[in-house]
Amino acid sequence: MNHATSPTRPVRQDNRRHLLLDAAAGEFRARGFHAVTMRDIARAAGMIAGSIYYHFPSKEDLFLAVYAEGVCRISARVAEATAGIADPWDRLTAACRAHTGMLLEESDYAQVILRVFPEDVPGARETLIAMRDDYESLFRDLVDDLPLAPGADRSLVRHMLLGALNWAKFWYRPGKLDPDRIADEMVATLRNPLNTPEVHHGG
Amino acid sequence: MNHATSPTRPVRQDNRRHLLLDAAAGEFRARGFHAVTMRDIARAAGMIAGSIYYHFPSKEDLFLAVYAEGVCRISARVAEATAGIADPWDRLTAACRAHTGMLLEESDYAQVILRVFPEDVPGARETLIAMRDDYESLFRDLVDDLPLAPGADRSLVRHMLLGALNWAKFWYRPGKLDPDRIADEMVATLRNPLNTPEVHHGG
DNA sequence: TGATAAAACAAACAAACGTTTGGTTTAATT
DNA sequence: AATTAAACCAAACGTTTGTTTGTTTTATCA
Repeated sequence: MNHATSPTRPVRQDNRRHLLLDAAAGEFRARGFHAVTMRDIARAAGMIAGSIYYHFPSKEDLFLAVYAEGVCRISARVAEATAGIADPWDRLTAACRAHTGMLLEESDYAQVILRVFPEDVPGARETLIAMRDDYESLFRDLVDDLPLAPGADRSLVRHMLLGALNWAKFWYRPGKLDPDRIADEMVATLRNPLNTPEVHHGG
Repeated sequence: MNHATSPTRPVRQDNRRHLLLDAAAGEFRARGFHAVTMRDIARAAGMIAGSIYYHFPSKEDLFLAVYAEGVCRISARVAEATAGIADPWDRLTAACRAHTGMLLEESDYAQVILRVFPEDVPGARETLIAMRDDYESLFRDLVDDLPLAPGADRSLVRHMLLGALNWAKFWYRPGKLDPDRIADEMVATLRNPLNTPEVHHGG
């Protein structure tokens, strides 16, 4: 259990909770929720299975903590990437760069979001969905700010963009097209028509 | 084990192999590979866990059969949908309609392809990937036939389109935007620019 | 330094897992 | 009707699962 800091005695400095969370993120990212055992996680953290239960009351709670951290980190990264950028298309592009960077390379925590479906964790399904929706609302705002043709389905544009980016998980290979360029090209493809020569926009 | 038809005695007519496969497809589609037990599948098929092993030597082999059937069915459906259509954009649209229709509504078998990652089934990983790639090659041909601007990255266009369509699994709701319209809108969005009024193409 | 609680270990628990074994039913062939 | 093998059941196998229990270590503070 994650003991709350009592008034008399604080948490210890050599606490391995972070190490444990990192190990869990790595395992869940690599093999999903059900294929990973508590013993796998413990081994990756250099501990023993039972010790995990001092920090988390169950496997589902441990996973929930990893997922929450993933959503938190990618949200912060996207918010930071768009800060100070005024042009709507440039803002969206920056957000997509941060998004793909985290999901394809930078963060085990964020990649868990793509690897594990909320349905895989019945006891936390609604919470996980709410977190993911919360994150995606960042992109709702970004797409809403775009100067599109009247009547354009912005909801569909958002789903299309996020789907295209997220799916890169299945074909992205390090050393080839990097996350930044993937984001750039996807946004550009949405912005420009495919069947006429490309129009360059000011950057 | 799936006994080969011996020269002296054929398979029986009341064979429940198909029923078993259907049940497995339903279970795997709903809850993935690891969360589904042989007892779950057996119950859904009205039999007992051990009986499955008369038809399939292992859980992985059973899954492989389901996955293969899924790829086979969706491939056939896409091929049938594009047959007789000459215009490249119309051909692609028809293929995407068939694709989304199968993956969002029509076939448990096909939906297993989106629900289970090849990595979830270590013993069949390469085979599953090869099957999926084989299917996607249909779309490689379709995109290659499009009249695009010179220098367009057709590989990226294909990945973008399939990603956008496949991701609809996570936001599609029956009764709202139907699979056909999802396919239509996605292809149209790729074809037309978002930041100018839509241009209608002959159809 | 000795007391205290945080943190981790060691070992087991019941339940569930994929699979195996041996026997029974049943449809088809002769 | 007798025979044969396909098809399935019933029951258990050994292992692994998430979790619990009791004990030991260790950092911190009086």
